[in-house]
Amino acid sequence: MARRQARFTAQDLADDPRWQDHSSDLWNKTLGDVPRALLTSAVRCFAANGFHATTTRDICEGVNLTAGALYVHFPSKELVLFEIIRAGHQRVLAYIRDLAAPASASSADQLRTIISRYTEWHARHHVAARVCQYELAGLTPQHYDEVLEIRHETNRVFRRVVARGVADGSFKQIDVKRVTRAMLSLSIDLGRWYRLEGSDSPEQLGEFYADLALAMVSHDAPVRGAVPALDGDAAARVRP
Amino acid sequence: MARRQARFTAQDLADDPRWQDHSSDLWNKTLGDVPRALLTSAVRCFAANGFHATTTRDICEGVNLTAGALYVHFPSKELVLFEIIRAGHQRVLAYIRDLAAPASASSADQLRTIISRYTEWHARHHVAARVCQYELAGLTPQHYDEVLEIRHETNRVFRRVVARGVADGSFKQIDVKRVTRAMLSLSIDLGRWYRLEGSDSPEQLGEFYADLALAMVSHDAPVRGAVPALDGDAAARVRP
DNA sequence: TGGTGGTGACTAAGCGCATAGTTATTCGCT
DNA sequence: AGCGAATAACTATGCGCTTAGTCACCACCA
Repeated sequence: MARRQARFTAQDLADDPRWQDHSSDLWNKTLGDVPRALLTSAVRCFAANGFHATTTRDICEGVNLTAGALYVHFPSKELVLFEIIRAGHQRVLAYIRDLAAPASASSADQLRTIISRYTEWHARHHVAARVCQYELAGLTPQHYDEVLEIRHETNRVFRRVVARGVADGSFKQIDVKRVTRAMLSLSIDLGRWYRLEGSDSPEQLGEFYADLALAMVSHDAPVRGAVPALDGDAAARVRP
Repeated sequence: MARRQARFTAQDLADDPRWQDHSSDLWNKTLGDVPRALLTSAVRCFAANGFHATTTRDICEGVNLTAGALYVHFPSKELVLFEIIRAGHQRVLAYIRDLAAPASASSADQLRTIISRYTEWHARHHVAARVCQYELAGLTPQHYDEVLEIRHETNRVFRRVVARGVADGSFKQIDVKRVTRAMLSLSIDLGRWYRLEGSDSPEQLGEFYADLALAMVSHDAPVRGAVPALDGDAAARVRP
């Protein structure tokens, strides 16, 4: 009837290489061992079955606790989700912000670095990344807004790097907004299909996507009338 | 308690431009008007709130029917989901298969055509596409496998087009598997963010992504040791 | 040393509500 | 009249969260 047919139990997931990643080092260090273990179990359940198909029992089962134990450490299931998504978003932002800092590097090197590292991060933490990208609908409106703010800031960082290269002539006269969106799209989509056990290591994929990013900013947009170099909209958003 | 806090009701969604698309012309023509209207309502609910956060009442409310009416036309909620996902996958496959057929066209033109149309399709049907890509976990294992088969066939079509260009010298000696995956990644990810009301029309986006695809197969992979032209794995999968 | 009280983590049991699906009945069309 | 479509009322079950109580551990003091 109302059974949520979660196809994978926490026990299954713990051993499944498909859902292995490095998300356990994302959690706030001030948290105790048990809450962090709960987050690690939860992120796997949410990634595999979705937020709504995951029960509080599933999460606790993953760390050999019973249902009520979750509420010793978290006030609600939604807050477990929020903690995961907030942590994920803040970590990536801090990570790439540090990388984008050295203005001394060439625009191409800067783009290569930021794209490869952003990609690596999403590959290495693909289970958490999946939850961060595809389970936003489980958040309350307030929490959702909070996360959205971080996402916008992340976008701004990338757009600034691309716009710099266009401005100083390192890149072609591409559409900054569109091209940046495509680059991010590639990395974000990793959460949908990437597995650590596969044939691509996070580093290899990072290099590969950085190459693609460079190709995107180096090719001449075929003259087909369309694709203005920097339309008003995009220009308005660069360096806000 | 067990409230699934579906944030948007069917009534909200019907008017929201955010969830407007052309998915209503996907359904099997042999179905009656009511079942097709139910699918259209369901696809919006699933896309906005997720399969598990959507109640059968939500779906029916969207076409001004009461709860039980759904079971006059479909045996279960899961089958509604399956019908949507199956229809979506079959339509795209049939669509691009027709396009990839004319072997007379140049490899570049063939790639341009197939990528731009695939992208357009995902933009035009982004609500259904979102369900097709992100709600697979709601399917029973049997239905899931059935869908997976169609997905594999779709991938094969694209890989064949890219491999042909590499073989006849139109494209650089790129890694067919990886590059193809990246191209599909871009289009698939549309379901996550695209809106018909936005500033990019499906056609514009199709052209733009086709340009990017061409850039991907035209750039020289920087000699950094890595990225073999056609590794054993990829070679084995092209033309199976 | 051993008794006492306090504390935080955990469990077992279950409450109340919501949900997918069922059924007996009615509606409306030809 | 007769038949398919729709409804209202219902069942069975699962869910998030609560509650009462247990247990291990520690501080304090005689």
